[in-house]
Amino acid sequence: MEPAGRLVEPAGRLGEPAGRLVEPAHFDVAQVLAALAGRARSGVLALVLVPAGIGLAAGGASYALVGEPVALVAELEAALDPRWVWWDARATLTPLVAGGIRLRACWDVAAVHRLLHGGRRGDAGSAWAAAFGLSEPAEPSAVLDLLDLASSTGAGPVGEGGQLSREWVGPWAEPTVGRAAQWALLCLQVQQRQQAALAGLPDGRAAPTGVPLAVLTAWSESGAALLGVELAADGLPLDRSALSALLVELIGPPDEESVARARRDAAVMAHFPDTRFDLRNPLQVRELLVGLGFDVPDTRSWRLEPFRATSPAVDALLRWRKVERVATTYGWSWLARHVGGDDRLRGEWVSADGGGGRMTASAGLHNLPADLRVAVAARSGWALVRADLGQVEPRVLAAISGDVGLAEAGREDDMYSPVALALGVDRPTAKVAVLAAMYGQTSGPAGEALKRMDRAYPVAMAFLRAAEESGRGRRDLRTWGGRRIRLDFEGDPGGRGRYARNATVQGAAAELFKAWAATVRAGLRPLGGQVVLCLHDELLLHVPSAVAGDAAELLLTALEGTAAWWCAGSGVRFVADVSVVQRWSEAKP
DNA sequence: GATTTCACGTA
DNA sequence: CGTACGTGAAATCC
Repeated sequence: MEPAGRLVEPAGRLGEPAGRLVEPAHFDVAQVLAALAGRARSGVLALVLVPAGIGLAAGGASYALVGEPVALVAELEAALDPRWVWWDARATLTPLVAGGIRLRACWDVAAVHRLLHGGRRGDAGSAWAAAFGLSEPAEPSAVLDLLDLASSTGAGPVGEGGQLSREWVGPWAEPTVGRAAQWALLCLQVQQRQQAALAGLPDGRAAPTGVPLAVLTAWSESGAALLGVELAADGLPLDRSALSALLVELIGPPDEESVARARRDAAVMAHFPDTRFDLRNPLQVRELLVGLGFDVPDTRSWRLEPFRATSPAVDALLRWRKVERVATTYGWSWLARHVGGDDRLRGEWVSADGGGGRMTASAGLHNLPADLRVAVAARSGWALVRADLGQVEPRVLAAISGDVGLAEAGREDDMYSPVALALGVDRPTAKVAVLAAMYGQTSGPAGEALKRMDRAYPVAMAFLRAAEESGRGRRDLRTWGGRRIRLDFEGDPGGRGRYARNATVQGAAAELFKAWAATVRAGLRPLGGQVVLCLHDELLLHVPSAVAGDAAELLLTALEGTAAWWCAGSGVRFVADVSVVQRWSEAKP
């Protein structure tokens, strides 16, 4: 074997997109560890996986390691404990998580790219272009097309105009470890530019920790991307027999579904003798209701709700709708598709979606009907530990707007009580007024209370109005943590204004939540537990029963620790309700 | 066959 | 005329 001790420096200096990169020599783990000793320990280390090994980059040098990727990464994690830098968590981390690896920290270039620039795209070409101030390239295609060939120079990864070569990075590219090493170096260049851009953003906190808030946000957004891959792999533990029993009761056994469906339909049709219509056709249902004297514009349940007390037919229809929802969306086929043989419900996770940057999940993980929560259960010898943030959005508003009065209310366990006092209204009215302000409601019963909000909390209200004006005027916003909210889309100004008003608060709340979740994930490792569900303001943990108390404690200390850097000096307190249960349904709603 | 509308579940 | 999301059935548009 050739002595492979020479570190290969890129021909182009870091930060220059058009540099020609030299194919690196191959290294072994010991050589890499020796080279990185002191430099990459708890520092950043870029990683690209290929079937034959891994590519690494740190400090301007790249390394190509041949071997089993899972074993190589595990060894490096143990020795260096780095912050892994990768293009995209799902692509890079999924095989590692499947191999049983749990990494401590990462920098997800795709997640940070969306944080900095907004939009949905997170592909390497888009992140690269944004990092170097180039125009956004066309979307990558699944098959090699003329555009890909045109962008290729045949030589290296950086093509004409400084853009990443589509041919070079595409799925058809030859996945050698040499290429992986070069691609890792490009990834590292993007990471460095992203970090510099984040550090340049305004930081609204009164007492910074030394690391800019936007960089901390990048860490926790990356942590959420990492957690999303683990959530997809681990799944939500279910009690299959409890779920089956519930489904049999509601929609009948799997081999008699059509019988049960006909029976349900007949129960409603009996209220409409001598009438032929399709229960599942809203237009026909509306016609029928109009015929009965209910002049409704549509047949949504909240609109029909007022009539169910006086009309048995409406009542039957609404009850039918509820069961029909379970039958169509959460029935036997849903169970077969999304629940594994290990009784885990699995879906795909997106760590920051939409304008608000909330986490989203498929497979019904985020809209499981409350009736089915009894089937979400810890396995024997384990417990579920549930925590939800109390009044998180008004507290976030108090913190990010800098409204001293509202922040003072945010010191209380129940912040609506002092708000009610300040407004001179009862608590339910105060709650409606605060929510109406954040969501952009302008009319209705909250109208008078909103005027009082203006007098009592002028800074918070001005903050919300400024966000609304930005939305109306199509001026992009940034959340507290630095997430860009794009407001350049079409639509009526009023709608865009409400969207912007809400996105600043909801987006900041999502950032706080993810920072909390990432901290809890880290603290959970020595306890041997897992985060199994993230639900906007709620965390569900699955832990060995013996450490359930420790996990409950962790949820609270992690929240305190997170709030301390997230809104230092604001005086706002964040509170969580924590309970240890066997079934999700046992936790109070 | 792909896209839109209606409806409803969660926060 | 409060916001966000995912999902499915039917209607609608090619």
